[in-house]
Amino acid sequence: MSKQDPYDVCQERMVHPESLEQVLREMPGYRVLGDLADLFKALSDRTRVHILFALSKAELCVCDLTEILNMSSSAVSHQLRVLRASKLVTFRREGKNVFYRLADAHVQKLFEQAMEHVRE
Amino acid sequence: MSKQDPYDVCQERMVHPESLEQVLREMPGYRVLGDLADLFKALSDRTRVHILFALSKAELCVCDLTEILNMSSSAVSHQLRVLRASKLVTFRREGKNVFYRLADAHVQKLFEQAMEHVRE
DNA sequence: TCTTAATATGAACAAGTGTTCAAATGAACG
DNA sequence: CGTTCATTTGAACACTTGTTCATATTAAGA
Repeated sequence: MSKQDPYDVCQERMVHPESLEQVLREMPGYRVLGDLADLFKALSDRTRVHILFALSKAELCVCDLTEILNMSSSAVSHQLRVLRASKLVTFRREGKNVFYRLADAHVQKLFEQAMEHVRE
Repeated sequence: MSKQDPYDVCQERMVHPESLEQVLREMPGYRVLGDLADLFKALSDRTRVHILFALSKAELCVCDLTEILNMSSSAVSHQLRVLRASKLVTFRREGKNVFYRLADAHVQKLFEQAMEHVRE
């Protein structure tokens, strides 16, 4: 009988048809899933994680970050660009310096959850 | 005088020396930062976000996922491998089927925080 | 044991990413 | 203005990543 069913690509799916419907009904759209992946992608590099951790402690200029990270200002700037694009950081100019800080508190909570997962 | 200072690569750093020290003192180690980045990297793909969202609603076998995602079982399996490696999902075998589910509740909370950031 | 279904794995390739180097802004100051 | 310093940007390159295709596994039935 499962042979006649239009959903018979996989036998096992027949075991939870109601589950599948619920999953599909409550699934965010393609766009939202992509936005989420892009957010995580911005967080998926050690250098950027390092930068965000530093900024979670204090507002810092690029040259402060170059010393903390021990990297070229060019490399740091490229990564800050990524973080800016994901709205994870904001900045203000003060003379020749540009000071960066976390955009909002969500980022910090995100890190706390991630930390809890890493510890185990 | 800042010219004689050993920390004079950047003038501005002198403005918050105490901040810098605090940042460096409270910074997690290289290993932890890498682990965090790796965790986010596992979440940084739309297909994997899609899978995790589905699994957050119900325990599902690979063939269920192939239909939800409309992808080949090979592609799905490759991504599940990544999620397994990051301990984001666990699985149990039942006959010919392998059922996957979220490894713990942290993942769900992580997504909630991420969702809040995406909405703005 | 032979077949079939579900899942996993390996190789290969295109597409994407992070760093470096060189060059370009932008702002202060003589 | 011209110089200097902090930061940004663009091009180039090595390296990584996600998919596809073909080939294993693994389990259930005949």
